[in-house]
Amino acid sequence: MKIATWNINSVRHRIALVARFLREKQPDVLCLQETKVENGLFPALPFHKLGYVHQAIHGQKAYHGVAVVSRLPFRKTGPQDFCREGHARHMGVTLANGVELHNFYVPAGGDIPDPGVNAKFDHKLHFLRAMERFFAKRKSRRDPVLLLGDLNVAPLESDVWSHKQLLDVVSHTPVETKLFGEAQAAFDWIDVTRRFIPPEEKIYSWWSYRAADWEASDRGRRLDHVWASPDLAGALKSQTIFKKMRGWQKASDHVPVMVELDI
DNA sequence: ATGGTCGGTGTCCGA
Repeated sequence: MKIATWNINSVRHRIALVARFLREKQPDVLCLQETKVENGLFPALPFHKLGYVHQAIHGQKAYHGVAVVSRLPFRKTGPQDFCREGHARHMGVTLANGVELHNFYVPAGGDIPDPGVNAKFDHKLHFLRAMERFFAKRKSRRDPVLLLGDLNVAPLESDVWSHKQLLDVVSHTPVETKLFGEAQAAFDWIDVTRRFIPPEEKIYSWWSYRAADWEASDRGRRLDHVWASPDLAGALKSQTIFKKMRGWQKASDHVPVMVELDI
């Protein structure tokens, strides 16, 4: 089974790109973030035509929005949403094979890393704590669970182009990486990318639109993650971050991350 | 040191 996550930055604007990705890489399930579309206007048909007939969408007008499109049927959809502010930032589904997926779009958090003066940063910290609590509460249940999405935190030094220069930049500040680590520990989540790539090795999933040449400067961050519950450890076969797709015409600033499981 | 670019409820907001 192959499951991918991608912050697509408008699913309508990038529908041709996502179709190409699905045709070339053939994931069974794709979790999208930043769809930027309300449910009634979600482009269901192109996904349907490509075989992704099972769709769990949770969007809103213009901002945020998550969706799960799948070739495998759902046993259940929901729960939905963690967000204090009522944004569409989470969608849960359980696949027919029993694997539970949680698709997340964690708030970016604005520019100033001070919750006292920046409400968006305060919201981000609150959201990370809520994620921790949600899974800590059900730690005794040992079913196969995957948490995927744009978590908007680059936790390790090797997840950013310059650890020193980003210590006071939202996404890599100590308060965020600490909460991120606590959320990860609360459910004994496995960081699937780092299961396959050693922590010394730099790897990114996002490159800013503002760079004159994203590839030459390579000032990236690893903001997109796949976490697996401990009982899935033996089933993990591979992970891929599709860096090349950052160079496609009309690219998103994020590239997809895909994991392969033997289930 | 600064400002750089995207997409959408477009002449601002959020990223």
